[in-house]
Amino acid sequence: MPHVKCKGHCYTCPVRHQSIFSELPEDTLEETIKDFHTSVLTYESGETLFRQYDDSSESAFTLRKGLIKVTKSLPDGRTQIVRILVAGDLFGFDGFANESYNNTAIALTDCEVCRLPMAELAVLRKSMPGIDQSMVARLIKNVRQSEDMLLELGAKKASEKLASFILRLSLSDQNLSFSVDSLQGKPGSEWAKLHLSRSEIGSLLGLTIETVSRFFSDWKRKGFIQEEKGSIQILDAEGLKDAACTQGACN
Amino acid sequence: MPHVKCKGHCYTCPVRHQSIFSELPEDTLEETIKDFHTSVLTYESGETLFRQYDDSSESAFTLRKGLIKVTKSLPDGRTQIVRILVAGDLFGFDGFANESYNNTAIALTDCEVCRLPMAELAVLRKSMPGIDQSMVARLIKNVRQSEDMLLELGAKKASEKLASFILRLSLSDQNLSFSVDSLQGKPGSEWAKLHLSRSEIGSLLGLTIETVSRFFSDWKRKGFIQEEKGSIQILDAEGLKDAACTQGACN
DNA sequence: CGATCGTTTGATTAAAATCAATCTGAGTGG
DNA sequence: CCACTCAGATTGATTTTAATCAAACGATCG
Repeated sequence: MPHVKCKGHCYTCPVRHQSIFSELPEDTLEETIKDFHTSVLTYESGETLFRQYDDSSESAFTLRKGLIKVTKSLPDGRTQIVRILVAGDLFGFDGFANESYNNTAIALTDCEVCRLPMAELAVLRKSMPGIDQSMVARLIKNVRQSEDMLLELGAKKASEKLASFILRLSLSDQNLSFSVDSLQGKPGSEWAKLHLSRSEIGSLLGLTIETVSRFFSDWKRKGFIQEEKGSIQILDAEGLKDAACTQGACN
Repeated sequence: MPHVKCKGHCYTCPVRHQSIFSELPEDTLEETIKDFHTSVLTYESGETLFRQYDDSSESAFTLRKGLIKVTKSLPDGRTQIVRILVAGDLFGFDGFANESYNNTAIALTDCEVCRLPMAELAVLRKSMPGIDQSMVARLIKNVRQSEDMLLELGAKKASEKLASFILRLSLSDQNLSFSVDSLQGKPGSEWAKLHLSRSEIGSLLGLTIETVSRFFSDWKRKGFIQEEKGSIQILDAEGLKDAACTQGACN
């Protein structure tokens, strides 16, 4: 059950400058939304914010704190994680094109989100041109990320998927990290310690828990990686690449 | 080699009303772009419009006629088709966020595109608010489609991927079709007869030609589908689903 | 007619899923 | 504090799935 914390205020918003509203003059924005039905909601780790199909998409959300996984599932339960949301991300805006959510959002950590009715977001988009512009920028990044992921899922072998994944996380300035250096210090990141289970890693890469576990165990034995309290460190990136990837497949 | 046909004019554009410029008042648009460096280019089937990485993304394109596949590849040549473009689609706009193209665009049929320098599209976006709005709408649709595809690639078995694929095409009003009913009659669709080779279907679904061929042969023998001059018809959708899909996986 | 390209089909191998035990560690309650 | 439980994770054995290797087929083209 989400807990309503309060009505949201832009000037106190921790992720204001990472959101799609970042470019807008603060006073104008605050003035415009003063009669809007925004609210700040909190969810506990594991809670579902909305589900594909069965909810009608009447609200969009901005993530203030925490991490959220966005998934899609087949009727028999097989699930694919399609994206992981970090502070500042806008999500649940399917309502623009379709009445129901196209995916499911589940809190990976305790979360705080700002909810905004779709209709009111639509008004904002009309009245403040900058919003569409930042949405375009974000959506393009989104599309690019999805395309990259399609290549991961469609063209790579299990070991390559896994190696790319942990390498990407360990580098990543703009991406997620197990140890989340990239998020450290940024507003809204206090609760953002990413910890994915084997099952979630599998669900992200289209693999089973066993396959994930086997490769990780193997790489630990070989000294390429190490893991402590759920956080993976890469000890020998070159060795890992040599062992897991055909030339260039993991860069 | 692309052939420059002429400078583009919006009022003669066959896909004007399917493009991101559809909502704009015609005269204003034409007036605004009159000094722009638009040009209409033609490409033959098989030609590459741009390649991931090695081109700097200085132009965006609108597809006027024909079909284009957008792909991503690994260094060793393994290739994933990430999207198929139809008349009216805007593409190659990676320049907004990044200097180089994130993917490769290859003509599936003879094509006609309208090329617009990124810098000028940026001007348009600033001066005509509606453009960002239609871009948002399209990009959302794009994201949704990519998410769907991630589920296909990450969670489904070969037979399910293939069955979903041909079922989707055969229904599809808004999607692509082998026989392309959905496009028939729409402006710009004259050259839009989709014919994908086994290898391209494989590259779209993350399978090999042999696997594609085997399932299709099997389904022909069983009378679920038939194929004539490259166009697949579904004879028994229920039978196909029963044979190829776990409950609900192919709807 | 031979050459070529895409497809089909078969045989074999490799990869990953599945099935089945165990193991581990973090709570829980006696 | 010590069993006990439970959810993940690991490991092994086995099966299934799809890739790979290999050959042949069929249409099209110069």
